[in-house]
Amino acid sequence: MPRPPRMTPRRETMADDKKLTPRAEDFSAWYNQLVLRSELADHAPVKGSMVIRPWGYAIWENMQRALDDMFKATGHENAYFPLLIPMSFLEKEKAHIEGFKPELAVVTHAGGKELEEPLVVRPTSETVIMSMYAKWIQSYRDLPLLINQWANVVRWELRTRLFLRTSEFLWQEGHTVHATAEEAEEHTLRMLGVYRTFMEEWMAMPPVTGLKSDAEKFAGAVRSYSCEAMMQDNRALQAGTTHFLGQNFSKQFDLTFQTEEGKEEYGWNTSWGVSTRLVGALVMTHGDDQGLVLPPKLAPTQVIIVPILKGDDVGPVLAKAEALRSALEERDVRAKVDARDHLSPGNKFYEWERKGVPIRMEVGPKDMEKDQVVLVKRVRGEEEPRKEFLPEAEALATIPERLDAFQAQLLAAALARREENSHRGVKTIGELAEIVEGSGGYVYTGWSGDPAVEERIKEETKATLRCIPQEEFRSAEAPQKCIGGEGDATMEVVWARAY
RNA sequence: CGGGGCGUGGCUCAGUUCGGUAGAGCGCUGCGUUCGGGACGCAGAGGUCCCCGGUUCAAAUCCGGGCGCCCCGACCA
Repeated sequence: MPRPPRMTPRRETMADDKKLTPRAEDFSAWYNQLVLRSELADHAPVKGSMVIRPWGYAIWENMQRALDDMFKATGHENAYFPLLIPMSFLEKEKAHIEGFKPELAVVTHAGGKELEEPLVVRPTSETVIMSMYAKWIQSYRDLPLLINQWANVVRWELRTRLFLRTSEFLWQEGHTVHATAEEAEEHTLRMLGVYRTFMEEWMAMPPVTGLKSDAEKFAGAVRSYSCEAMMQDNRALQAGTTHFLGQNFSKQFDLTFQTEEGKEEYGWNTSWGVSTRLVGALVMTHGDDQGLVLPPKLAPTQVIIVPILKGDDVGPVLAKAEALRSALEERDVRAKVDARDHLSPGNKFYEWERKGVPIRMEVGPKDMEKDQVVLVKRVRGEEEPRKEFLPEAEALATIPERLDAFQAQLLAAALARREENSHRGVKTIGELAEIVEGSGGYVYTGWSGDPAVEERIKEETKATLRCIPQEEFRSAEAPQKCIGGEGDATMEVVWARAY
């Protein structure tokens, strides 16, 4: 038996063991170090795959819970479809297989023998799900069919980054069938709205939503829509997509139903997904040079209580810390006491700041004498005091609203940043290139719809057409001319360099 | 797959030019003093120097071959 190849773990350069590389110096190094040092994730033995560590997974679980509730509230049920899909299934939809072929992992051997037909490790599940739906749906009375699944998928990537692009990732994929095109398209937009709401209200990350160009749409879709979030380096991150699939898959899998009028028709499909990439988006939206910054609604721990243990009798302080924790728990605040006795308070402060906990509460002997506690917010404005000394009762009573305020503060900051880095009314490719190569950000221009212009801009500036924004994001004054220089603009579009 | 760089305690790296007892900082373990922003002292653990072969009295260091990883480019939730 051959020895397995030795796999050297990858490492990141850290000049100072204690500090992260500042964002301004090297954003990408900052990101990598933060993810590792905050214990969100680690590199796994197989290139491009990752381990999501407890702290990162707890964030994902909070995301899952919120999203799952929203899916249920819009009428969906969860189910589970298998990991392995016959190769022939993917090949049925021509654009689909063309799009995914380069990144498929294929199982060719099993049970000690070569398989008659190779099995694909799902890169997405449209095909296998449609094949099953075809069995289950007979009549318009069976529609709409609204199912979601939480699963892992594999897409063999050449260049990988923790959370942002790994060969295997966790996601949810919703797959629905509707009786009419209108209803399916409406549903596609409804789910786009659900994603947007989740990103704004839970992640404090305000995306620009819109329609994908044909060049950028999902392989097999008629139309794709996306949420484009702006990261702190002013690059765009596609954070969620929803697809109107038309009857493309239904036709290949013979998914038909009898209409009210008694005619046979192909079902109209949608699919939509968000992945653990959202954790990376969260990092790059709110993180600072100290580490992660978590919106309270997604923070596994919202308040970390650090007891100041000095002298011989630490019992009363620990008891007080525990009492505070349980008082917070009664107010539905996720609080935790860091009672470790081998670390100094300073060490704990840095650690929890690195992990992004929104509020720290300190309590020591001096506070107990005065019946007070110390509160420290993870991010504060220049005007705000570093530490707040508050009567215990007041601190406890106001923490829920402080968490809400912190959540709102993050959203406002992210929104302000997005707007500051949105450039409207840009008229030439030269101007676009200058912005993209300089500060970056979103560039709004007119477009004729000519794919040659899109291709040219991608070649020359590395910026891609992120989306044709939904109405509320469009400029007050609609652009008249196409950025390509020839022809009138038929729409306004957003360009940016993207992840 | 092209172009660059790198493989040495858990982590970051020095040592390689010019061969001669494997090192530092951080982390880890034990004891003590500490603890309100990364504490200190003492004692300790931890290494087939990526692998295989060659040269040599002697190889982390020189030579040959392999493997792996990182960064930049071509595909992408």
